[in-house]
Amino acid sequence: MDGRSPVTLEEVARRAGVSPSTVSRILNGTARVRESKRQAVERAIADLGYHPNVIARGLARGRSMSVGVITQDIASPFYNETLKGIEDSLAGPGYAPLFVSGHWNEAKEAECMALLVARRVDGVIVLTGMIDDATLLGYALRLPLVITGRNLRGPNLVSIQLDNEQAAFDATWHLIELGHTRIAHIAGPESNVDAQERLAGYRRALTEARLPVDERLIVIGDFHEASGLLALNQLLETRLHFTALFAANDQMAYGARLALYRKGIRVPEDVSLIGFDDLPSSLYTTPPLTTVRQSAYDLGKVAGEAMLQLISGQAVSVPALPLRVIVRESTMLRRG
Amino acid sequence: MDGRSPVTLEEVARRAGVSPSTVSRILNGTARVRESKRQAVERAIADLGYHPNVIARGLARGRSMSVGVITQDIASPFYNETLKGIEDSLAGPGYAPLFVSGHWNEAKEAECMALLVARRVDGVIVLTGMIDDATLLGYALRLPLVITGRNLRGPNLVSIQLDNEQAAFDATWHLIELGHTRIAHIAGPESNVDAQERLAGYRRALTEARLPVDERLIVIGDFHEASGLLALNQLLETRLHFTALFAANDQMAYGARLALYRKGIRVPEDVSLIGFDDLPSSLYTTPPLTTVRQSAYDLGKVAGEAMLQLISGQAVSVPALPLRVIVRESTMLRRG
DNA sequence: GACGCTTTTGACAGCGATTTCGAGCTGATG
DNA sequence: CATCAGCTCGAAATCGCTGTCAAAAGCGTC
Repeated sequence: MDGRSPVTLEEVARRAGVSPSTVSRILNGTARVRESKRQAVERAIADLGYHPNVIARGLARGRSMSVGVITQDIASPFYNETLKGIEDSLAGPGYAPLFVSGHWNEAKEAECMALLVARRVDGVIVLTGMIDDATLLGYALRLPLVITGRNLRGPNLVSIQLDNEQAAFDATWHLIELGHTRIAHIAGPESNVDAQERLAGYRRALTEARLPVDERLIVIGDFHEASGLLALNQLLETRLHFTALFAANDQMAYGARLALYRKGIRVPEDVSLIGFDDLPSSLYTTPPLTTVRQSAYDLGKVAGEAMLQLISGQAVSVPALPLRVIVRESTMLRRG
Repeated sequence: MDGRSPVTLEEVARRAGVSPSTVSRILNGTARVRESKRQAVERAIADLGYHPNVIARGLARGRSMSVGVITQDIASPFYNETLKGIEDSLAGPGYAPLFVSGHWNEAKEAECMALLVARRVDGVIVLTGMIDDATLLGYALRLPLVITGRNLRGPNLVSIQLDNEQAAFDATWHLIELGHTRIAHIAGPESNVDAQERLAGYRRALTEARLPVDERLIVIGDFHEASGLLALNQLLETRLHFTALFAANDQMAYGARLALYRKGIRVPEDVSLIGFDDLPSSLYTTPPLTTVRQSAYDLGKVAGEAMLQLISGQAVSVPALPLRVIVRESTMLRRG
């Protein structure tokens, strides 16, 4: 069944007694073929255990049937869900994703892009990259681009964005509704658009509730756990009073939660904690984390589908991605 | 700088006033070339912003410069570290990984394999697959294979394994040294080799310490958080006494930890908890989890390197992967 | 049975590289 | 000055498949 060296289309043709073109036509459904020949070819394919060479096909057609995905950290719990979504949506039509990580580094990201271009991917999905908009628009001239977390419009380019600002507003509002008035915020890197929007939402919620925004209660992290821990310690050192904390992502919330644990500050009794992302593991922290669900998986799925539409030249329609607060056990009514 | 349509080798040749062959030779360092021409070509490459077409090269050389990676779940926190390791080790020599997930499903895995073969990957790395050994050996006849978590030897195949049994022994022993005598175990699926070995190590430690092995203290999970939670509840229902718990992986330990939290059982004061894997987030659970570090990243790196050696026909040398207990705060001396 | 149309089919030219083969140069040797 | 070995470098075949084009085959009609 499994031949030693790869079977080629030509061998199939010979065995079926037809020309290579005919085999190709049958494989791709490009044209009508007499039923008898179709069967002969199909039998030959089965007998020989033939699998078309995707490389050769890619070369001939000028399409590689693969799309590049630039992620910041292939090992990040958030992006992995997204990658899975991308993989699933692409698999159907026979496309395969090529994942590369940019490591939050603009130069590295450019390298990745070059790598993908060299591999002649049919499109690139960029998950919140650091590349500047202009460069990105330049790339879009040459291949379809789908990008998340950025507000860009252009031909051959679709950007998928979530309403981070509103979601952050909702998260903060949830705390306010619970009676909290002194709410701290651990923000993401200032250069990050998502982080900016979340911070803005936090601010707006306080303002709309006529609560003062105390800048000293805003600490900046880098979206990793360690920075959440650090941020919380910084916050504690100021000796400012606060009864609730909104972290710009779950990973930083984890870090903050550990810092609180270390100090003997209870969650949620002493401090209510809310995160952002709803990572799978947030369901299993102690206590389970209240957070904003942004379905990373759906994000990937939508990105993949948009890419397919872009490639096939269809009009792209990006469905709205719901974003909502998932109340679990790390937040509670303010005491006293 | 960025031409509209891709620059080809031929255009470079024309611009540099040499033949395509020469350009190719310079690109690959295949043969000596007069210095003056080399410079002319290099300038032409720079001027045109030429990037070799990896697809075409793959066709011509019969190598695709990519290696397939079959993982069970692209979104699993453990495997992602591994994927990163693989990516890093492959990147140097210009290879790119192609990730596909088998979803713990043998049929799906076979499909993935077919996909990879069709894409003419130069080798496949299988991260603890479900495919049976015989099939695997069959594949190894056609392309280099690196597989983890299995004990197979063969030409064109290297299997990388960790001493799970010993590590599980060490983990259990750590608990015994702390004075625990009633130690429960949440095992992984019975069909999984890693799970079997860890269970064996647990048994051996108890036996060597002359402690009875109480089968009722062994509950089986599926390596996911939810099953850890379930397992612990089952354990609690038996009303059997235990002061320590060894979970076959960190994810199940997280689930168990939550179940304990729900029942008001403190970790580590009432029950010491130890996991296995040392996922990045284990550093941030409350309390930080004592666990067995198996560097998923290194595993990937080693797998990638072994693959490169296999491809280039070198003798493969697989360095030993250290596995050791990382003591953090979820285990403590047995009280009273 | 010839004629005009439509459907099938095969030959062949690419796609963008690599690689083999041998021609042209160079310099050294007799 | 002729001869030969050693370098460089170009022409052309090749990798496996697609897609165009025109020939061949099939079919209905008169």
